[in-house]
Amino acid sequence: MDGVTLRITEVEAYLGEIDPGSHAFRGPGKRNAVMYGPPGHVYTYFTYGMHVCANVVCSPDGIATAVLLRAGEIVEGTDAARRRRTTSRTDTDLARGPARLCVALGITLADGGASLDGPRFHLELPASPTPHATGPRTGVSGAGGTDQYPWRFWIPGDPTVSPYKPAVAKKRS
DNA sequence: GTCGAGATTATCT
DNA sequence: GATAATCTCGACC
Repeated sequence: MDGVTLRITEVEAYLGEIDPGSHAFRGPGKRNAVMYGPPGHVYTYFTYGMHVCANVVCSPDGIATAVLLRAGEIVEGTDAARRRRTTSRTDTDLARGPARLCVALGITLADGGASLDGPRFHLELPASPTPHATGPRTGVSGAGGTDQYPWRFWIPGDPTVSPYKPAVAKKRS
């Protein structure tokens, strides 16, 4: 991915079939097939007609759980990231938000199913546990999705963590 | 600085 | 045909 290195600062958990906010809640489909696959792979999906989001599959084959990468900080390769994210003025804006994160890293639907241990992606875990906070999920419009489960994890005080409101009133024209 | 509404398409019912 | 795990832009304070 053009040598871009990202430090993940915010994630969100999705527990597949028991999670009303998950794409896998209603069962396997073409879109979420990767989530049912082996762990350590990238699950990408297209949403709102214009945005791509990335998850990391973390359950064994046959179980659909994943972690949505919500925000991160570009620590290397800001050049390439900024080129892709022309609307961002600051470095902290480059990966502040799920869709932005994907654009900054150059992740597209074509990357769905890719391994995190392959040539395209490489996941590195910190040597020691990272201090983090937990809270309700944001932006999920599924039934009771926002305040039912504290499945959002982020690094307190980090400038790249999503500042968005807990729930947006969904409307359509 | 905060607040509100529109954009746009893959996937599912 | 309806929905969606969001972002950006414009208006206002």
